[in-house]
Amino acid sequence: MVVYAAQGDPQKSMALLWRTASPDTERPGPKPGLSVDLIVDAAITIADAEGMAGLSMRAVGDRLGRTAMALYTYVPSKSELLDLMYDKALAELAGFREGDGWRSDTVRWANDLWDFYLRHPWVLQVSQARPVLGPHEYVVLESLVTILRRTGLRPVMLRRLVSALYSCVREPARTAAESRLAEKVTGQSDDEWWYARSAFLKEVSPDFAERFPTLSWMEGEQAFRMADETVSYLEQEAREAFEISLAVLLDGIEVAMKVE
Amino acid sequence: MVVYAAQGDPQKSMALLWRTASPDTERPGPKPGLSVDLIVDAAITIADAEGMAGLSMRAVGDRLGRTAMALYTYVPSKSELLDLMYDKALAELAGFREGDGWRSDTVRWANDLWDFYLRHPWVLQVSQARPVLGPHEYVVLESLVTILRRTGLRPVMLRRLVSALYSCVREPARTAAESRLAEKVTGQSDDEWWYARSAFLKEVSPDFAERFPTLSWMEGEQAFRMADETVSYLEQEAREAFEISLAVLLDGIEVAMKVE
DNA sequence: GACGTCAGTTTATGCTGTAAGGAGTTCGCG
DNA sequence: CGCGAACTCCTTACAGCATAAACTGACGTC
Repeated sequence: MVVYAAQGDPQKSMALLWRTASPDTERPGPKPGLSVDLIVDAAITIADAEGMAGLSMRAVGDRLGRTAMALYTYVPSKSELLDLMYDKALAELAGFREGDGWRSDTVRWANDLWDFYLRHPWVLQVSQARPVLGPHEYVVLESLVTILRRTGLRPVMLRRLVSALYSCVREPARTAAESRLAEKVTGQSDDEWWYARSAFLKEVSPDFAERFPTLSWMEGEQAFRMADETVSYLEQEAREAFEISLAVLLDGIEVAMKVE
Repeated sequence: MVVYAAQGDPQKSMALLWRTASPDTERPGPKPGLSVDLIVDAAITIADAEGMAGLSMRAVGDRLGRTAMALYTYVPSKSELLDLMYDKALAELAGFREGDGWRSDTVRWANDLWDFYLRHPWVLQVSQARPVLGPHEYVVLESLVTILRRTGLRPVMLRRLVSALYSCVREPARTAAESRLAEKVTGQSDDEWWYARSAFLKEVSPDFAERFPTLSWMEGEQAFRMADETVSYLEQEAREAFEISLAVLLDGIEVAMKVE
C-alpha cells in the first residue's frame, strides 16, 4: 500500500522534521521515558524486518515496552511517524563525497541509492507526490545536483535528468525489494514460486506458444532460469534493468553535452 | 500500500484468471445473482474513483446491493479479486496494432501505457514481484516484444530493454497518478500544497540557500512554478521525466543496433 | 415431498488508527 | 510545604477492515 505524506498542520510537521522545536527547559510533569528518535528507530527496525504491512502503532509501542497510545505524546499520528522514518533513513545517504568525474560519481550515487532501497524496502512505498520535505531529502538531492552540475548542462535539463535518474533506480529497486520481502514473508523463494506457477500456466493455456509466439521466441532461447544461488532470477533481472537504464541514460547525457 | 499477488491455491487462481472453469451445467440451488465479471467491474470502478484505500469488500458489495460476504461465493479472497481486477484492466491495452517502425511504435506503446496508468492509478500498486500471471499481461508484453523484435537485437538484450521500458513509464506515471489521486482525496491541488509547505520550509531552515547551494542554484533559475491550468507542476515534471527517459532509451537502442 | 446444493445473510473474531478521559508524577509558585 | 498546572502513559472505546463459521431459504433432482 502506498503511504501519503502527513496531512496535519504543516507548520508542526516541518518543525518536527527539521527538529526546530525543543525549548527543553525544565518542565513540570514526569520525565519523558521515550523520545521521537527512539520511536522512529524502533519503527524503522520493524519496517525493515516485516515490511510496511507489519508496521502498526501497537507493534512500535510493544517494542518499546509501551502501549500504542503512548507514542502519540511524541508523534501526532502514524503518517507523521512515517515522514520521520523516511527522513531518518535517508540520513544514511548523507555521507556522499564527490570523486573523479561526473559519470563515475553518478554511477556510485545510483548504486548507493539502490543499496539503500534494498536495505529499506518500505521507503519505496512512501509517495513521491507530496514528497516528505525533510532535510535529508535535500541533502541527497544536493549531492546528485552537485555531481551533475559538472556536465555543464542548463538547470532546466538538469532537473529533468534528476527525475529520470531517480526513476531508473526506483522502479527496478522496487521489484527487487518486493521480491526479497515476499520471500521473507511467504517463506517461498521467487524461483520456487515461479516454478509452481509456470506449471499451471501450461495447464491453463496449452496453446501458449501459438497465442504468444514472439514472447515464446524471446524466452525460449534463454538458459533456463539459471539463477545464482543467493539472488532470485527475478531480482537479477531487476538489477540488469537498472544497470542498462543507467548506462543508456548516462550515454544520453554525454550526447546532450556535445550538442549544447 | 503495495498489494501482493494472491497467495491461495495457485491452480484455482490461474483457472480463475484464465477463465477455464465454468462447467455451467444446470445445477440445483438458487440462480447466481452476480458473476465474477460484475464484481470485478464494480471493484475497478471503485478503485478508479477512490483509490486502493477506498476499495473494501463492503464497498464492492454495497455497490452491487449485496453484503461483503456475498462476494466470497464468486471470489476466494480480496487478493484474488485484485489479481482479477489487474488482468481485466490490462485488457484495455490489448488492441495494440503495429505501425510504421519500431521507434514510433514503441513511443505509441509507452504512451498508451502511460495513459492507462493515469486512468487506473491503483494498477501501479499491484506488486511486480510475483506478478499476476493473467492472459492480458502476456498480451501487452507480446505487443512490445513484437515491436522490438524488428530492431534485430538478440533475445537477451530484448528482455533487458523490456524491463527498462516498463521502468521508465511506471515510475513517473506513479508520481503523476498519485498526485492526481492526492488532489481528489485531499481537495487541495499540488500547487496549493507546495505553496503552503514551501512557506514553512523557509521558516524552518532560513539558511537553506547556504546549506544547499547547488540545489538553490538549479531551482533559482526556473520560471517560478508556472503550472499549466489543468495539470499541476509536479505532474508536468513527471511527464517530462518520462519523455526524456524514453527518448534517451530509444537513442540507446539505436546505438546498440549499430554495434551488433 | 425429501434431500442435496448453492446464493446470500448474520454473527463473531482479531486486527487497524486514534479519540476521550483518567491516573499518577513532577515541576514552579505562593 | 502545599497546591495547581503540566506532562507521560494507561485504559477504554469506536469505527472500519478481511474473513471464518454457521445459518436461511431457494432451487433442481429423485
